[in-house]
Amino acid sequence: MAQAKRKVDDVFNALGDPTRRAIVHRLARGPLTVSDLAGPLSITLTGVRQHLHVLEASGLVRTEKLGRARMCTFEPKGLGVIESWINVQRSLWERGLGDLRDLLDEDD
Amino acid sequence: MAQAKRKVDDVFNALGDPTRRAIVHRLARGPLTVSDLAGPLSITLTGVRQHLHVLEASGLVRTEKLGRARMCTFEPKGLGVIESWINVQRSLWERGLGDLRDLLDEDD
DNA sequence: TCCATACTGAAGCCTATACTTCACTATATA
DNA sequence: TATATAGTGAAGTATAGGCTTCAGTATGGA
Repeated sequence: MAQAKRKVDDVFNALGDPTRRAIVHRLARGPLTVSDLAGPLSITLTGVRQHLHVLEASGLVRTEKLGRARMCTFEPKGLGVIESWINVQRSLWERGLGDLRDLLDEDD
Repeated sequence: MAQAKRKVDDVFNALGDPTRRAIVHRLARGPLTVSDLAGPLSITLTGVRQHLHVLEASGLVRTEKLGRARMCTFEPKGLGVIESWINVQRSLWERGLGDLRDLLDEDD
């Protein structure tokens, strides 16, 4: 549970940054190296690497070293974490609406 | 389109902060005033108000002044923005897997 | 009318973090 | 082997933003 909460923190934190969202968006089209990612972003390799650390920790991206390059792969499962958070908030809200309906019914 | 992108930025930015996620979570159970929200968070009213500004701008929360109190209401529609972002990334990824499958088929 | 409550706005503080530079290692290629 | 390519790690900078204080305004209740 506390474990799950930390995951939610990590994923929202990871996607809270626009550069990291751009990285995820590009990786969703297919795996890329660190240099591939750095090009259009106009930030240094080191900068990209730092973002990748955050994305890896969140489970949204997996990377592996291939020769002298590092290949970065999108991990769609990682998105499930925030999807379920969303569903929790929604169902809490719906339940509230249900309670309200009950209350109105009592007035009949 | 650029409009939509700004919305995505706003919502992810809003939910990127753990305190704001806690606020949304409490509001999902039902509307609360600024003071109600401040209590358990152990931050000042001013602090809460600042978070509320961000949440209002993102469309996740609506507020209205009732007498001397400000009532804050969760706006579940706001979550749709990131839900569709998620779906875009997923379908891009699926399409990539499809292309890969086509490539393997050619080998037959 | 007087006092407490609920909030607001401006201003400043202070930490987290996005980003850089630089010196370095490891791998590929001519 | 020599050179270029790809990435790494440590360290520093600089800005954004989360939070506070404080001095207000507006509303509600005794």
